[in-house]
Amino acid sequence: MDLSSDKILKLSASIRNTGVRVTRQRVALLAVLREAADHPDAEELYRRTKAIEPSVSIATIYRSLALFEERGVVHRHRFKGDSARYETASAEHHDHIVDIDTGDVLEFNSDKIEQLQNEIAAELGYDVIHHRMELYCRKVK
Amino acid sequence: MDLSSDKILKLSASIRNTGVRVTRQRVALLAVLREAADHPDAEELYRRTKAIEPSVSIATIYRSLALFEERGVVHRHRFKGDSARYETASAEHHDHIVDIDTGDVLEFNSDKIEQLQNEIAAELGYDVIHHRMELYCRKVK
DNA sequence: AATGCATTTGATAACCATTCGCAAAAAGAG
DNA sequence: CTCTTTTTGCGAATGGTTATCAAATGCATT
Repeated sequence: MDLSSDKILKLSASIRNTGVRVTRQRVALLAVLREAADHPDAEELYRRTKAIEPSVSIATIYRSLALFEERGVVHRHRFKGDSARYETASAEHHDHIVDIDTGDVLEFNSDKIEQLQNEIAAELGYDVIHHRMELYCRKVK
Repeated sequence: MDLSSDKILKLSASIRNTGVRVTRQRVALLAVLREAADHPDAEELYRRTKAIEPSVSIATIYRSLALFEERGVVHRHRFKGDSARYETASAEHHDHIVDIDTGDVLEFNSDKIEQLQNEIAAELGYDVIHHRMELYCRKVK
């Protein structure tokens, strides 16, 4: 991955906007997260970040991920069995389809389902603050 | 908890039906699970089981839970942050509402939502094998 | 550019839920 | 009761994640 000074500026601004200091490690990690199309775990993010910022440590990866999650910059998922996996927070909420055989993750969202969730919760006297929905699937043959 | 010989017989039959040996530890754990209205974690199940079968160890709790889960007798859940929590498998599948403030867990199910889930997966070329849905909620004031 | 203080980092130890290894105990078939 | 296999308890090991702490860095202020 190439980090042009232009990209670095944008990433730095994002980080500074969350109210924390801008460090080379955080810039590199955020760059990796923004570029990731999959949902990598901490170890994988460590590997990728190390490729562009060799000084980074696994501890900093975890600390920064926790930080980013607190600030709503990334989302942490705990799919079956595995360790936690991360993705950058996008504007629209979405849920996940996990391919049981390959571990691949697709995203989807359904206003209809969320509508129904709200109705169900309301009937029981609750407001839905957030939810988690994962469909564990297998390719149709 | 009292374990009448009648109850023991029924529990033993359930266990034997899954194709494993009947042991005092497994009977006691299953009794605890059947009686639990909440969704206890392994440590709590250990405590409760120990009360009626003092010889049981935490390792056996974990081993038996894994066994029961394999055989479909219990379900394991991993709600936010916490360690895994367990419940006996009931005939009908259900999903969960987790009270953010108290940790309480309610159950619900919605055929409509499951119908929609199947449609969404099908559109992407997948069959839903199983799913997980949790609504993290707060009581309406 | 140099100063000073708070924040952040790397390295490594600690943590904690869960699993493993193994010798001893118990289950179940004959 | 005996034999074989499974299961158990104990304690050590594991693996993902977090905590500790001195050294390094960010950055606001000169």
